[in-house]
Amino acid sequence: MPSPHTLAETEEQVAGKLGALPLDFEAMAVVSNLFRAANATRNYLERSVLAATGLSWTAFVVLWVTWIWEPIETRQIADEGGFSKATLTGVLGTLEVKGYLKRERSDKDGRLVNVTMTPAGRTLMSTLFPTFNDHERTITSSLDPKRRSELADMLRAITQVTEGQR
Amino acid sequence: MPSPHTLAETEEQVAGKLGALPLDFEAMAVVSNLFRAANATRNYLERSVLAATGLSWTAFVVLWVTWIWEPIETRQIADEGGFSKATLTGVLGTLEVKGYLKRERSDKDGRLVNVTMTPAGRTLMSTLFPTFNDHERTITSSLDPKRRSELADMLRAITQVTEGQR
DNA sequence: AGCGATTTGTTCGGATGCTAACGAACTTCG
DNA sequence: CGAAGTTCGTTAGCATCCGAACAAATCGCT
Repeated sequence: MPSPHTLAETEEQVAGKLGALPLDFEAMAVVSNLFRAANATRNYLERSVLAATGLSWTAFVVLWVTWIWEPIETRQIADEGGFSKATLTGVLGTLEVKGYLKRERSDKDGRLVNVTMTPAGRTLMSTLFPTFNDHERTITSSLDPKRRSELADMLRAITQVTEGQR
Repeated sequence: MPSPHTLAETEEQVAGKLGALPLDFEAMAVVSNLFRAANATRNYLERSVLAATGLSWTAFVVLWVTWIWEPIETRQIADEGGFSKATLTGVLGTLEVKGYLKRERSDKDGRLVNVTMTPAGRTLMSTLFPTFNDHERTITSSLDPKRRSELADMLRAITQVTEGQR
């Protein structure tokens, strides 16, 4: 996502458009860079890790959550992953056909569906996730450990504000 | 995007899955929280600001970039906004029909299309953007000014690493 | 000048993800 | 019990966005 204009140039232009209006440029920069970083990171991970596996981003998240917490109910997967249950239905179908996980109706509650990994799914994740994490490390490599932890904290704070007001 | 499990619980589970493998949990936390924060922020802004206008997120970005830099070539809009030119074609069509901007073939280069705002488009943005910025301020309100600026810097650093390696 | 290579915006087909509506299963409470 | 309400996963319909292929325009090289 290349950007021909620097932030300073953009601010100058905005100031020209809105005159003396009291805008918060710092907040603007945070939000703008948040999306830029998230998109760039997702594209990077999709190309460097996921492309070879044929997994979509969401499919990988589903696989990851299931791998960590199995056996797990589908509604929990949707919660952890942050997408709708309708989306999950489709992705679970795909992953089941590919043989990475399987669904089973719950004995205790006929509405629920429990999801578990297949051996093939576990094999895949046990090699795929370390690779993934290695690239995550690369992504944050320009920040020293202290700043890395601060960054995670601040992102959590933003999530809390925006998720709280729903 | 509620998450029933804390990061610490997740780390514990992952450690159980991968044993003594040297994983970088800090990097994992940064990436995970990056997506969570970006999604939550986008949802928040779509509901609190954009829903009333009937604009999609992408449409708003296109409008904003055009507003700031008009007259502007379409390829520049795609660059600044970070989406494909195929996506841009459709969004530009919608915004042109709604009367917020207009396209004109370039005199100098017959392949290029220049985009300018209509008066209606400028009127919209001159009230919409201050509202938008006000919510951006809310989003970052839990961070003091110094940390806000550090956050923007760190996000920029991440973008640079991930965009550079394409 | 002329012809192949490149660039640009558009079109097309496909993938993805969401909301709303639904049926099935469970819970609540009279 | 049993009827009303709730919760769950699925389905259907819709909007969004992208990559690949394409036509038109321009550029570059001889």
